[in-house]
Formats: sequence, structure tokens, C-alpha cells
Amino acid sequence: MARRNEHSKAQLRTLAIAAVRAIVAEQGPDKLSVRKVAEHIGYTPGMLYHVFACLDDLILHANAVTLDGLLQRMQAATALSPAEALQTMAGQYLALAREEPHLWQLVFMHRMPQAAAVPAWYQQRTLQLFVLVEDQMARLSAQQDAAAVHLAARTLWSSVHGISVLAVENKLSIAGDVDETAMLQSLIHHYLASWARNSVNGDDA
Amino acid sequence: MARRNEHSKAQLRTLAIAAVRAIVAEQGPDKLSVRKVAEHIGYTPGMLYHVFACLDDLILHANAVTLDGLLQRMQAATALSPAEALQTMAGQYLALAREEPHLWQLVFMHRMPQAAAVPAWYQQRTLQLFVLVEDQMARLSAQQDAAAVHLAARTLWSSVHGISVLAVENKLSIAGDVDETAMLQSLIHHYLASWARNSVNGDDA
DNA sequence: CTCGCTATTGAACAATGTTCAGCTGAGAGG
DNA sequence: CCTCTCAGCTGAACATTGTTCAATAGCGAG
Repeated sequence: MARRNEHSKAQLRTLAIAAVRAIVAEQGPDKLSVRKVAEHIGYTPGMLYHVFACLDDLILHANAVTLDGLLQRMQAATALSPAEALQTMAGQYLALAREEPHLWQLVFMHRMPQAAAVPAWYQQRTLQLFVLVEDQMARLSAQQDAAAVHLAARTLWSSVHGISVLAVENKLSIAGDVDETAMLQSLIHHYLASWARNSVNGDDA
Repeated sequence: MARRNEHSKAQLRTLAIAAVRAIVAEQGPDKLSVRKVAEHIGYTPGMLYHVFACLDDLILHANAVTLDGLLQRMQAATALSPAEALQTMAGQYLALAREEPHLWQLVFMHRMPQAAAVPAWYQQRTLQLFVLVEDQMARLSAQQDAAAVHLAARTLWSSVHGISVLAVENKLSIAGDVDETAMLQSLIHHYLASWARNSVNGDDA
């Protein structure tokens, strides 16, 4: 049995991506394998290499779907006031981590082999995420230059990311339970409170 | 050749741990393998399983060494004023990430298989790290209750962690270079500025 | 109906972690 | 000095991983 032509190349890609997401969501990132994906869609492992460059390529495409969903959820908050928008966006970030921890892990804990470069079409999505935050920061404090907003947005969102990472890994509950939502609120509230007030030289000491 | 008795069990453990650290420091976490460790110390792979439960056990022990070094570096800052101490500690956290990125990755990006529990002797080290931060936060604001300090310390340090993670992965430079040191300073400065002032209910909205 | 082209197979490869029966040599007892 | 025992260590095996590619099977053009 060869040359079945049951699916177009694009359909095969979509099927494979869906299979990855299904397998990871159920069994976790480390239970993912090329053979499982192939079996899941009724093909052999070899086929996948005519449609994706390698497993990492396939994973990246699966992650793009997850990221697009996250971006859409975060975008919905842009109508609110800047501070509320940022709080809501952080909430969505954490919500995804809690609703779909395995898919979240696949996105944010997957490493490229030997630090190989992430393709541009993928980088563009992570960039969008930061831009979304940056826009709200800019709205919050009009008199700041672009560089300051750039720095503050990356500072704040890297922090949100850090809290979410440790939340997913349960590394925080080792000393009594902590409410990650409260942590995010505390972070954003306090950081913005001081930053928006005076940030001309909020750096050394 | 069997039964050589050249090294004691404890020596073998130390040798293996050193080998792991050498291999990872040079070649990165994903190039680590049981066979490489064994070859590095002149033994066969099987031997390692008489001295460690599995590869993850060995990795955890190698990570403990790295963590102890980090803790020592951070402890040296406790003599400073609280705000300066926290800034310096964060600096050490980032410094390690930059000096030994591979070892840092092995510590902070290694996942236990299927989210298996991290042993207590290891958890104790990550806890110490938080306690170090907590102590400084407590010094900073005496009138706060333990729960508030607990929350704020974990919030702040998870954020420091998040910035360091993205720094190691170079996920921040995708939109022009950002100075991670400046980010850490901004984070700590602004968060502490607002938190130390009034933190009775720095939560909702 | 036939033929060619290509999508798909399936078997092979190297490398991974892990297990364990068995060997071999160090050290106790003679 | 010899011997015997016991355990530290070996080495080969297993299952599983990603990846490659010659071979093939069947669709669609002629």
C-alpha cells in the first residue's frame, strides 16, 4: 500500500499537528513520539518526514496553534484600561497553563536541539505577545520613550512568565500553597504603581 | 576485569557527578548520556546503576552542587541593606546563568519524568533559595505579616527566575537587544518601591 | 488498458536509558 | 602461600527513540 492520496499535503500537516496536540494534552510532552503521531493518524513514521523537516519542526507548528489561541485570548483584553488589560492578559497566560498544562509546557519548555535558531515565522508569534504588552504599557505612561516601554514590557512579561513556569511545575507549593493569581496581581499592581509614577531612571540602586 | 575496588562508592558518586558537570558544561544538557559519563570516568554504564538509581537521580545530584554554589554566592549578599541584597542576589542568579549557561539550564530546565516528585533533599535546596529572599523582604518591611512576605518573596523571585530563563534562551533579543541586568534592576526597584510603601491590600484591581 | 510518476511504506540505522547473569579479582581463613 | 567466597564490575542484551531511503503500489494521464 503506497500512493493512497487520501489526504493532501496540507491536510496531512493539519492531521499531524492535531495528533501531536491530542497526544501531548493527554499523555504529556515526554510521551510524544513520531511513531505515536503516525499511528494516531493511520500512517507510518516515514511519511511525516515528507511533510515536516523533523520532529522539532512538527512540534513548533503544534505550538504555533497553541500560541495563536493564547494571543487571541489576550487580545480580547485590549478594550479594557491598561492596568486591567495587563492583569487580564496575565490571567489568560496563567489560565492556559492551568487548563492545558501539557500543551503549555510544550510551548514554553520545549528547547531547540543545541540552541538551534527558532524559525522566523515562529519568532513572530512570540514577538506579537510582547507587542501586546508593550502597547498597554505605552498607553499607561505616555511621557515615556520607546526604549523605556520596551524594557518595562519585557521585564513585566518575563516576570509573568516566570510565575507561570513555577506554577505549572508546582515548585512554589513546596513551602505551603501559594495562589499564583495573587502573585500575578501583586506583581503587576506593584510594578506598574512605581513604574507609571516615575520611571525616568528607575535603574541603578 | 571486575571487582577492581579502585574507588569507594562515595568516590564513584563524586566522580560521576563531576563528569556530568564537565560534559554538560562543555557540550550542553542534551548531549549528556549515561555512556558518556561512564566513559569519562573509565567505567561501564552499568556501574552507574549501582551508585545512582537512574540518570535523573545522577542529574539531580549534579544540580545540587550547582545550587549549593549559587546559594553560597547569594548568601554573601546578606550583609548588605535589604534592597541592595536583593539586587545583588538577582545579579548572582543572572551571573551564573551567563557564566555557566549549560549548568544553569541543567538545574532550571530539567524536568522529572511524568512530573515525578523531586526528592526532599533536593527540594530543601530550592526552599533555601526562597528563604534567603524572604529574609530580606522581611527586613525591608517589618510591619507585614508572614503570609504577605511569603507571597511577595515568591512573586519577586519567580519574576527574577523568569527574566533569567528568557535571558538564557535568548528569547528576549528577538526584538532588539535588551539588557537583562537592567531588567532585573527595574523589576526589583519598582516592585519593592510600591510593595514596601503600602502592601496591606496590593491585590485586587 | 498501459505506463510512469510519486506518495507511502517498512525495514534498517545509530543512539538512548536500563537490566542482569555472570565473571574476576580482592581479601579472609587456613 | 594457597584457596575459597563474595561482591564490584562488566558486557551483552532489550526496548525505545529520531531519522533515512530504496522499494513499491496505486492514481491519473495518455
